[in-house]
Amino acid sequence: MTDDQANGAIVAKTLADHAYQRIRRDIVAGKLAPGSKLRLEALTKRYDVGMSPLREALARLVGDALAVIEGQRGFWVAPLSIEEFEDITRVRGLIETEAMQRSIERGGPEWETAVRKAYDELSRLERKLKKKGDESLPLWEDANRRFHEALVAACGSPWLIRFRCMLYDQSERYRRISLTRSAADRCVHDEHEAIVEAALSRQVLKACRLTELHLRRTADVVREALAAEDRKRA
Amino acid sequence: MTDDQANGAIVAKTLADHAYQRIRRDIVAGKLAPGSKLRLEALTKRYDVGMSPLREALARLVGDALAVIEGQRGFWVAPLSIEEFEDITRVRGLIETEAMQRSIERGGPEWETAVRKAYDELSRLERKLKKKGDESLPLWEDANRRFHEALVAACGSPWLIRFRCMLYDQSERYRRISLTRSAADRCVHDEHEAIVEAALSRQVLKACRLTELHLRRTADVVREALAAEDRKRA
DNA sequence: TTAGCTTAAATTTTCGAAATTTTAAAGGCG
DNA sequence: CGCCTTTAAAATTTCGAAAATTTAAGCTAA
Repeated sequence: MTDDQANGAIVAKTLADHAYQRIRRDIVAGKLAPGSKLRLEALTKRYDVGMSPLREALARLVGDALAVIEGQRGFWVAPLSIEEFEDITRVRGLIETEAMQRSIERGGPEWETAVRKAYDELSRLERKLKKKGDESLPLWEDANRRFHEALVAACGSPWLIRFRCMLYDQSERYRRISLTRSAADRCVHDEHEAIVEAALSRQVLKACRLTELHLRRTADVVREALAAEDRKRA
Repeated sequence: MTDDQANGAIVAKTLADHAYQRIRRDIVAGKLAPGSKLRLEALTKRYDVGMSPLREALARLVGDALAVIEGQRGFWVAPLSIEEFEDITRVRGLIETEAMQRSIERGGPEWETAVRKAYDELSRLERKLKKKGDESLPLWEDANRRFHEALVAACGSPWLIRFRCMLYDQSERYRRISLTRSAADRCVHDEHEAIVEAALSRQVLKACRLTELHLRRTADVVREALAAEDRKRA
């Protein structure tokens, strides 16, 4: 479970693995539209694999709740909805804070080092993002993920980590379709800094509160963007 | 999500679906030994399906954390360990109590009715189990699952329900290998009764405490059985 | 003996096409 | 005109075997 997803090898040894990782990335990034049909023949061409490994990859994604399957009718990209986003956010608060608490209580010096390192890397990319612009957004996304992973890495619970990762992926889908970059524009850096400080000084309650606040703030932005989209469509 | 597992159709429309459900049941029930290799050719015969639907079914199980895959080396039944069991139990406590709380706060009359019905059915099967013996154990397992599902069904959070279901399945694996029937022998009925009473009288805290106690008691029995097994092996 | 190498067997993985089912279109009728 | 049935096209699902990889066995040499 050292990978950034709940299961699956770090390096793809089979075509099915490879397809799984690529399709997964594309769903999370929103390149495959939420709710859209996954036509098998089209995908075999797009990802350059045969039917068998493709279906295997999609079946794994069903288990990850990133795709849905209906017998004899095929696969779809898992749809998004405001209601589900609210649910994800609430449950994520529960999981993240529990993991954060345990991580703070159990984390040793290696944990501290890793958190600082992830934070520094994230800060570096935020400065870069300000200068260069959106082209380095994927790198920021990656660093942001690693930063939040590092914070809870010492919680000692593979199942908390697994659930947290699933919810993070789901949240990222909403973030990515509702805002291309405003996430980084926000005072997100300050929020991260505050969390790091609280965590490293072992202030459990403060770190958890700040984490919840961080989630709520992000949720607010997404919610607003989703609502705006709805208004535009009507 | 009306099914008893997180994803997948209620009725199997394809061979892959069918194989998925059957293999899943066998893993949860311990008929496929934890950690054992899943040889594809053997499985195609045992479940009477071809390679393609079989691999698809196994891929789904990987997503459910009931099987693991290693590139070019195949599939295994997910292994069990005492450490993981402790982890599952702790996280399950977190999820179950959160779901229980919300369910009590939001549950309407239909919820109450469903809980009572599930409880009555479970009680009926417990009496039957005392008389007839182990042959009706699978039925009891089923009723027990439905009972605990009914309790949290009104929580209003698909994701909580999904996670809860995953952890319940995982726990069941441990229960089933470590005790064939002592679970029902225990004063488990009284514990269930107490939970139902607390839940239906909307005593959130009490219901949660009792749920945690219930989990802890079950965990104690499993832990002891696992330890005994270890001693015997050494 | 044991470690390393070679070869054979077993197993997993993948392909390409046939079989099945769903979806869309066309035709007929009240 | 709308609705039901029939027919054709499209898409999914499954099979059977070839290709690739791992595992086990046999053999040689230090």
